[in-house]
Amino acid sequence: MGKLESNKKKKEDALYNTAFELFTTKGTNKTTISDIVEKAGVAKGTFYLYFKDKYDIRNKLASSKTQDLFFVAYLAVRQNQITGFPAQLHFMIDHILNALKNDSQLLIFVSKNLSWNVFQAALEQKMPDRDVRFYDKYLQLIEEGHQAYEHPDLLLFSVIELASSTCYNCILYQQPVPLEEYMPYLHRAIDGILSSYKKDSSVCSS
Amino acid sequence: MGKLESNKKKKEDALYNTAFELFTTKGTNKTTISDIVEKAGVAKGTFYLYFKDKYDIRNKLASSKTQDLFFVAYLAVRQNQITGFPAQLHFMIDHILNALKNDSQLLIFVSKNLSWNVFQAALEQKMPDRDVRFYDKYLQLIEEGHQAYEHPDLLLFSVIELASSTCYNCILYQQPVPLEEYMPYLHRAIDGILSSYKKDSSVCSS
Amino acid sequence: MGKLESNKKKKEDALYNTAFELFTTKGTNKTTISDIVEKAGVAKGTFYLYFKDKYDIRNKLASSKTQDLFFVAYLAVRQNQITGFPAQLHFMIDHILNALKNDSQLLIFVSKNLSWNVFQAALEQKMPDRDVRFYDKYLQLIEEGHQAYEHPDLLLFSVIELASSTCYNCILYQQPVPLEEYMPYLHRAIDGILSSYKKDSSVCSS
Amino acid sequence: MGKLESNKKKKEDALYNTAFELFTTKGTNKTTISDIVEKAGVAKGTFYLYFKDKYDIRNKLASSKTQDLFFVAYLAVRQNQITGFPAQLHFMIDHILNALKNDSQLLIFVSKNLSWNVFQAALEQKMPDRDVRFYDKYLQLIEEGHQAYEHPDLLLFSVIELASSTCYNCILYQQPVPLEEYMPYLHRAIDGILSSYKKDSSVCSS
DNA sequence: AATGAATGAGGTTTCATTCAT
DNA sequence: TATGAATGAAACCTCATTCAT
Repeated sequence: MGKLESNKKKKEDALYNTAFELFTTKGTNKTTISDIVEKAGVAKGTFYLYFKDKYDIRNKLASSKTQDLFFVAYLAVRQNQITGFPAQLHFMIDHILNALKNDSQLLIFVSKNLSWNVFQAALEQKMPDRDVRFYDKYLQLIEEGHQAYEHPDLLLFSVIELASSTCYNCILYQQPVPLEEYMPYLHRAIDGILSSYKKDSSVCSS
Repeated sequence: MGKLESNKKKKEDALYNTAFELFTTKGTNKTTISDIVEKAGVAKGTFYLYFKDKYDIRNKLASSKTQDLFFVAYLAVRQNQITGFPAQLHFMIDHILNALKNDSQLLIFVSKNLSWNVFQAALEQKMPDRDVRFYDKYLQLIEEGHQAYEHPDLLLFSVIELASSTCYNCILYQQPVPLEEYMPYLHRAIDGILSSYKKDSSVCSS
Repeated sequence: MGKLESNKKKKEDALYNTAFELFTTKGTNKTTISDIVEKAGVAKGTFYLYFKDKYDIRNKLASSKTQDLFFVAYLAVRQNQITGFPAQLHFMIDHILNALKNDSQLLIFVSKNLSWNVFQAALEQKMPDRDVRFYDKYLQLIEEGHQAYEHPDLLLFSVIELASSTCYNCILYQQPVPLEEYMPYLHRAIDGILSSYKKDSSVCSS
Repeated sequence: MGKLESNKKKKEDALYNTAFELFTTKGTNKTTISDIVEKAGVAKGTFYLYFKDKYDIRNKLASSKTQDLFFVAYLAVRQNQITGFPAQLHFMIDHILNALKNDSQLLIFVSKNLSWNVFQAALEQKMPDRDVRFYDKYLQLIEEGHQAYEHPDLLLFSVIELASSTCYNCILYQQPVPLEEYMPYLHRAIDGILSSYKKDSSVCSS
């Protein structure tokens, strides 16, 4: 990578990092583009070389932060050699929720900005610097198991959405209960969803 | 009520109604005070006679819309002569979700703006025009039953939050499943929460 | 007129006058809205209470300045008791060209901005503060004469356009000849146009 | 011409062509240098190797387009073996107006940008690729005739300016009349101008 | 209580120009 | 020559808020 190119990357990264910090600190509404560029140490025009407007960088950040959460969870599954798709899914959920529990700014940012569109983009785009799509890895996990599922995309979304929306209050406000107390109920619900997405394999019951 | 006083009320109501319509239509962010007063047909200065700023009317609206939902649900319980607190609670949840299902603008508005603070205010303030507090009615329902509960406030919040957050996607995106399919799971979860808030009455287990 | 209303009018007028001065001095392109409001001594926002953007005030000015030229010429016809439509038209042309000759800034401004659309608007709108339409007065002049003309609107436009476009260089650059030398040729051309618009009145001559 | 040199020429030409297209399509004001270089497929910096700014290329284009019009008209005079200076001049005018009639974008561009300065430059500079000056050819035509004229430069300008300014509306708006109807009047006016520039050769009247 | 013209800080966005590569 | 990322001044425009009426 040439000097010029790496310098370019550095500017873009500075914008990403600064924007994320300000969005989580002051909120997206109260963060101005002037704030971002000033703190990032680049000129105002530079912002517009990389992003259309504030919401563009916001969406890209939400998407990338979501990707990160998922990919790191996936790597943990592999590193801990968890086997069997349901167990792997439960493990990833725990992993993600744990990460969010320890970073409530991230939780707020991701929750408030995770619309269905952004979420889909996050799963189906190639991860920057990694050349892998989380979604491919996820399908691979299912294939490695013995059980087939319908609509693996919807299955995944349902589980994640259920988990994140119910845990938002548990983590931030300890309401209705602290996260720890809620977890067992969550995992039971996840099992329920998993069953409902199972493909009728030959013989047996649902 | 004098003519002048009713005229005053009319202005305030016009502001409330118009603001709600614009907030749900264009979003709170993109709605300006100019938009509101213009559409409401009052002068700009008038807005500031009733509200501090945009977020003031937003919060008051969220609170009042939430109150309405709850109070109407409560009235329905009485009209249908439902007996027994758990049954009454389930009935109210169904009633509220049904209302939200048929008014997704309201769902979005209430969900995006229902912070814990606003929620509390909604329950503990006197309802305009009615001179009743929903929360008193709610406590009364519990007392009429035979079972005592700890933290009736948290119990209520937990149930509502669980319901609204999980149903947000069901209603708006039919994800992970349409509302109808999700309802049985929801009601089972509510039963679980109810149990966990039961006060140790004499005999039984925790 | 109330104090408030007259004050309002004063601001708008200040904007008009300042804008005209800057447009004619620096050119429309190089005049910014900041320039205008600063020189006019009003706040930036005030500009947008009265005008959409720079081109809005430019068009309104071009239109109003054109109206003025025409109306003053018309008044001169009446004051000098000129009779007969052709003579009246020639007189007005002379009057207008004379005015432009002595105010080349106005000549430049009007010429560069007098598009067909703006021109039409100028003639058919009521004059501010006067409650008269120049165009009505013009039609009245024709009716008072004995000769009918087809398309009096086009007739008027043709004459004016011919005069202003050919005289632009005469006045500004003395090219191809100074205005004085050109005037006889111009009046001859105007007579030609007049003939070509005459309505065939029963019998007679061309 | 070397490959490198021809490549250089290609860039400059691309800039010229693109700029002309954009100027006539969107107007000079709304065309940015970014627009030009992007559409021309060259880098931004490259623009500044050839032109000082937007108005530089605008003027050069106006000049060169004017040159083209005149030179092509001159060639047509030669090809059609028109003899006698007045006839040659009328022929060239017709030729130019005809060209403009069929390319109203060009008409607008040339009219709006043909200031006296640019015009002079157009006539007195060597034509690119041709190594001839139109103005020399024009003087040659006069010399070949029997009649001498004062200020042949002003004569030429006067005729052209008269023609282009009066015909602008005829062509673009068919106002006051379509070009065809106006042409006879124009040619009579040109004859008048010609007379007024004649040098007193011995005997006759002015 | 009601008005709405005026404000002007503060945001967004553009774009001509430079300069290291 | 050619590039195009970076710049930042300078334009545009919005809108919450005030205040004289």
